[in-house]
Amino acid sequence: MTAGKTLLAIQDSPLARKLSTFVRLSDADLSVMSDLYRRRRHFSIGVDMIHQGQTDQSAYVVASGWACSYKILSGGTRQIVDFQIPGDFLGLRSVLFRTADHNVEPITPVQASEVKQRDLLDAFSRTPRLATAVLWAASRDEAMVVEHLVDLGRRSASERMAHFLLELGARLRLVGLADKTGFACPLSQYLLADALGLSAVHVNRVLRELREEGLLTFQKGKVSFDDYNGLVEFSAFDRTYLDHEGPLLI
Amino acid sequence: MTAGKTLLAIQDSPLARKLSTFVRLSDADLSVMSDLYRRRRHFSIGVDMIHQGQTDQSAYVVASGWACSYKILSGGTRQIVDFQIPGDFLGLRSVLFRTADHNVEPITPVQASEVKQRDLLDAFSRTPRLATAVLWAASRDEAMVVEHLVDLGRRSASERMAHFLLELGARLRLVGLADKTGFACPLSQYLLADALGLSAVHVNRVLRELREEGLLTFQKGKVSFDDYNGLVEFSAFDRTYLDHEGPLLI
DNA sequence: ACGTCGGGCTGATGTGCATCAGCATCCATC
DNA sequence: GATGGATGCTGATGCACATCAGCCCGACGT
Repeated sequence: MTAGKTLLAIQDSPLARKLSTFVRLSDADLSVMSDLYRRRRHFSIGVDMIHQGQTDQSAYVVASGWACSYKILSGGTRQIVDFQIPGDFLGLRSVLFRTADHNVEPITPVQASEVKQRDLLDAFSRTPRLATAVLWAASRDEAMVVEHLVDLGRRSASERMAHFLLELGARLRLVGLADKTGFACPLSQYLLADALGLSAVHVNRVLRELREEGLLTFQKGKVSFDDYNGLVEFSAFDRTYLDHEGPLLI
Repeated sequence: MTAGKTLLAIQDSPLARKLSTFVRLSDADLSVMSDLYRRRRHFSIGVDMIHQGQTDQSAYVVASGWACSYKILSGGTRQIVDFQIPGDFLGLRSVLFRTADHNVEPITPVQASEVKQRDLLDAFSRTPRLATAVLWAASRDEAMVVEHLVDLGRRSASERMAHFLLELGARLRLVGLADKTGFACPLSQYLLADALGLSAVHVNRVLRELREEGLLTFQKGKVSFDDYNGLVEFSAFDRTYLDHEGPLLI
């Protein structure tokens, strides 16, 4: 493969696609990014990618597949904090702390690039622009966690569900895995329950309600937005924290 | 004031105290930090420091007083995402995004240093060590938001309350505003309700329960941990994400 | 062909919390 | 001393969830 072709391939990666909505990336930035993609790893369903309490973890950039980060509670229940889709970082926090404070587990088979602390800091010093872009991506992740927190704190079960699936759809669109009509979704109702702080039984009922209201259909691994505008209004979804109307040219 | 005295003063600031638990700061780092402290501002109760939807906001470092960041929902309710105490950053996300995605409001009168986007990026390029420290602080904030999310998703009202007050106590200890027996706390039961996703009525009952169990007392603006170990066990509080047993020497 | 296991789905029952209503106390202000 | 607003506190009632129990279906293994 020639250098030119490599750049093209990188440019097409989910991460580059996502960062490009924020910063216009130069060829130099892209070539530094391609270094981060060297160590490709594969993870199977059920094998933790990151394990709570372990030290010296790496971070990863997801190339394909879905994962979820979660915390286990004493009662045996768990709370899923976020789902990671292609283009997302994962475990960024566990490289800054001595020990990982959460688990990450693949939901589907996952291809991801391992990023060691040293790689990351080196890349930052070589192109500060990339550093800013990554900081932006981390802030965006935090904004999503905050929105998720609001879901759990102050929204009803059906508002939560609608808001959550809309957000997921918007994230997937940024990396070309969804359109306004819906997206393919490998999440079971149990996973949704652990993410939304509900019981699996109630998730089922809420999905039925939303379907009967003609708002959205989630069946056979496919989410369909039957009434997108209705959903946005119902859940008071405001996507300004996800996209920023074209790249900022720092 | 001489340069030496200035450094001493900075070294004693809540922010420096907090960052020092992570990175050993050199005199150079401290002097760059002192530049960030130039623009001191005062905020009164009830006047927003940061307002959702507004553009070109600054970030702040709290010197004294308490603030809270929150989101307003369509129903008129609100969800408090986090409280800011001395030494905390505030609005870091709103300098990276075009528009602020949340509000920040003082709870007590607040003294804070304004940090413009340019100041921050300049400081980072001058001492990468400080940049890492700030990135660490931001990650720690995110870890707290995650823990808060778990509170709302999977813990009962009284576990939430206990966990939340323990965390607040641990944070305040890092900046010398609390000890193991308790701390002065300006939060009303309404504020606690908005933070914990409960009604003010229920907050009152939960506090009574905890008091009657002999676990903690919150009265007249003072939180007392009557049985610290009991509380830790009851709420499964794990503080590893807050302190890291001595500074890392990157 | 047979179990079995994960996932979706449903009804009956229980409960943790919200909501509503009202009272008491402490301030600040006139 | 009167007045009104913020805050703490309490009882009664209702509802949005959880929990328990069970059935159905398709994908798998032996």
